[in-house]
Amino acid sequence: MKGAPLDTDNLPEESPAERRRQRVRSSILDAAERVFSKEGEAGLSIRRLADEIDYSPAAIYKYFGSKDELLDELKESFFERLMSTIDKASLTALPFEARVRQCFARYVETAIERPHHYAAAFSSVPDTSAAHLADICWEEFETSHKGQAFMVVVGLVREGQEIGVFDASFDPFIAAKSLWASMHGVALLLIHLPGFPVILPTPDHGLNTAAFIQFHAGLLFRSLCVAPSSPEPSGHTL
Amino acid sequence: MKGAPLDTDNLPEESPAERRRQRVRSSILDAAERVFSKEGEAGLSIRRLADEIDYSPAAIYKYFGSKDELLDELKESFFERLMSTIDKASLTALPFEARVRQCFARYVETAIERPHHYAAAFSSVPDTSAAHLADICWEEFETSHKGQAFMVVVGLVREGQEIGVFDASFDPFIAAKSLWASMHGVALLLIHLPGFPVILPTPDHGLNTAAFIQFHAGLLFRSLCVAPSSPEPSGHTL
DNA sequence: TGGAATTAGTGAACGGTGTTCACTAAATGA
DNA sequence: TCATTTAGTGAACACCGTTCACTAATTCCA
Repeated sequence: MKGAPLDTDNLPEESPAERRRQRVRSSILDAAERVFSKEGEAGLSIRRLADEIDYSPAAIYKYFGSKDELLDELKESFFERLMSTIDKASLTALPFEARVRQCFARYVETAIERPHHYAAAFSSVPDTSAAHLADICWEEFETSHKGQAFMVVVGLVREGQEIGVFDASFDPFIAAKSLWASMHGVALLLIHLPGFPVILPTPDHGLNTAAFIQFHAGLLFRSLCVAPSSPEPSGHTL
Repeated sequence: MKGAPLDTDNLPEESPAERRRQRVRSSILDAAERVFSKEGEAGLSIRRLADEIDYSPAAIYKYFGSKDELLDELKESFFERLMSTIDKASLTALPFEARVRQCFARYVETAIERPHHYAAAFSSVPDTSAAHLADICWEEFETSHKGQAFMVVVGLVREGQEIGVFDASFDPFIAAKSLWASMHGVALLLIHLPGFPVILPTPDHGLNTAAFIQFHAGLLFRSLCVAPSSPEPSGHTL
């Protein structure tokens, strides 16, 4: 299929036709990104997308097999950004604890920056019927962006154990899963319950979002330490 | 409106007509619950519901203002169960740490028992445009089931501080929010990523779901302690 | 350059969705 | 018994994702 010049594998200038095709494709994705960022899946319809780029609805199906396929691409590119964010944060020259906090904060901040993307990426509920324990293999997960981000966390746990601040008896993979779950929970609660860090009986109990993220990061860090460094994981009196 | 006998406020035997009405209403809710539990929002359509109870689609609108209203009722009654679950767990006669673990485990277990309900209850993404910091007040939250469950957690933190096992310098409300976020994250990751506790590079690193929940609960408990009781928060070597 | 073959793009349709509304028929209240 | 309220309906509206025969433009090759 398409036995064109098979040497140029992914060059930007393939052919005028191909470039035009990519331009239209991008314009679809751009429009989709624009709408989805603002209104989420509810506001994103093929017809509206077609309207926005002045094509007929059917045209979109020459570029994407289905709406889901298009959406997957949006989510995927978001997760790539999320991954690189946490990856970069883990490579800074900061001292260990600050680096961990940075990773945590960047992850959550990036997630709530595009709430629809993050929420949609964890929205499908697989049916619990069949025995699908085996159908998710490690290789598959490891190569995904989620998997890469997860490995960054594993690396941080290992590093903490090597320098003696984290308890060495934790399995770094299992500990990383706990950390990830915690980050995930904070991100989603911030997304779905606006004012979650603020909502408290007396106003002075409230924290702003950034402060709450830091508080939670401190708690998480503390939970892995051999002995809690300082009893106050920052900012819990403001 | 409806100036009927205004003394009998909520008695089960109101009138034959009223009872018939409630029966039909329940049959709608039952069918909805049945379908929703199995297939979630995707499988639940007004027309299918009408089909299932042998009425016309329009009939349902004599009982519920909209599909969302119907769905809200499903979610609400689920959250009532979830609330009572955690409430009961917090009132057992177990020693403190076991009680905390029990609350945590029951919450997550109940959540993943009905994954569609739990996930749907946290699915709306409010638009981040306006300044709606003030539109969520504490009273409103406190009287909701979420709020009640939250207060149980606050109570546990306070108890831990009073008996001296939790660091007293934590604000119990903020700490409870962190705990809640963590529980939430574990529940949702278990829902959306089947095999999440298992997925690891070598098979012997994996935990089953219950074991992972316990591990995470241990970590959380540890994070609030004045000093980590024991370096192994249970089951992390399996 | 001319003709064949591929491709981009379209309009109309299909089956689905939530919701409304004028309408009938039955139950209720006086 | 008769007026009034109510339960329930069928048809329609405006959307949705998707398909398909079709045209028009482009590309390829002789």
